[in-house]
Amino acid sequence: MAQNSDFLRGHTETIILRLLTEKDSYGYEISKNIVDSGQGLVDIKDATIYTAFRRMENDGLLATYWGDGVGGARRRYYAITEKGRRLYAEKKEEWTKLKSILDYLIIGSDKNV
Amino acid sequence: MAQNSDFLRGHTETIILRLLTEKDSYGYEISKNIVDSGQGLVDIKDATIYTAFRRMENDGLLATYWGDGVGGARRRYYAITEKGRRLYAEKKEEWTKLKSILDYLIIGSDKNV
DNA sequence: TGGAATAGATAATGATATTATGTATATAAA
DNA sequence: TTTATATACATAATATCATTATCTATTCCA
Repeated sequence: MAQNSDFLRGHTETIILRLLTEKDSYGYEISKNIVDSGQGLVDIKDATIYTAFRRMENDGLLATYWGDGVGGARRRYYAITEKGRRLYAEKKEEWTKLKSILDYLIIGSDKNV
Repeated sequence: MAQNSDFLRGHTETIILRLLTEKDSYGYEISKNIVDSGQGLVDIKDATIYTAFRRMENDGLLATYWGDGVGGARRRYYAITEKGRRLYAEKKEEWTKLKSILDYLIIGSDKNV
């Protein structure tokens, strides 16, 4: 198992949503994007992205359309929906709150972060 | 299902370890402790604590002994081991790193945290 | 022609948090 | 004395979601 798989739980969708707020994208690109930003600590697998996509599409967070396959196989593009944007805003809020609580619970009283 | 169960994934053990670095404790107390600090956002269930205890004891992170049951049933106390302390130190480090990466991935370029 | 990079898909597996339920003790209220 | 409540531990069953392992397909380049 990858090192920090559990830490990503519940954040995967939020991260995908955020990337899609900037522009429509497709699985492979998003996967690379995350790994590149992850500095070796965060490493979401392709398969995880695709299963997340399907889940999120079923939930109405994403809309999809086929694009062209420039330099490779066909691309399935994903766009964030209004519902997706609202959820992203909520999750973003939640993260900032949760972060301070976890800071307290994990680091403790000596807040020399 | 509870709201933020996924956010806690991978942090539960770290939180328990941290509380045990301060003093030996038992399931019920730890459970209450976490919920009280959780501000309604973090809510680790009793059963989660107990299953984590057993896992961590098997991993040699905790040692256990029976205490007295003052005002209730008997208490099983847990103490953190050296191995547990080392793991806690690692996890604490990991959290601070992960936090900044997730900040970038979730909040994005507009770092108005 | 064959390998590498790109791109998508899914079944099976695994880890862990939750739900549901059960046991047991002590104290205070009725 | 019965009952409710708080304390305390335990575990089987379930759910969720990330990973592993595979598979298919296309394009470019050597």
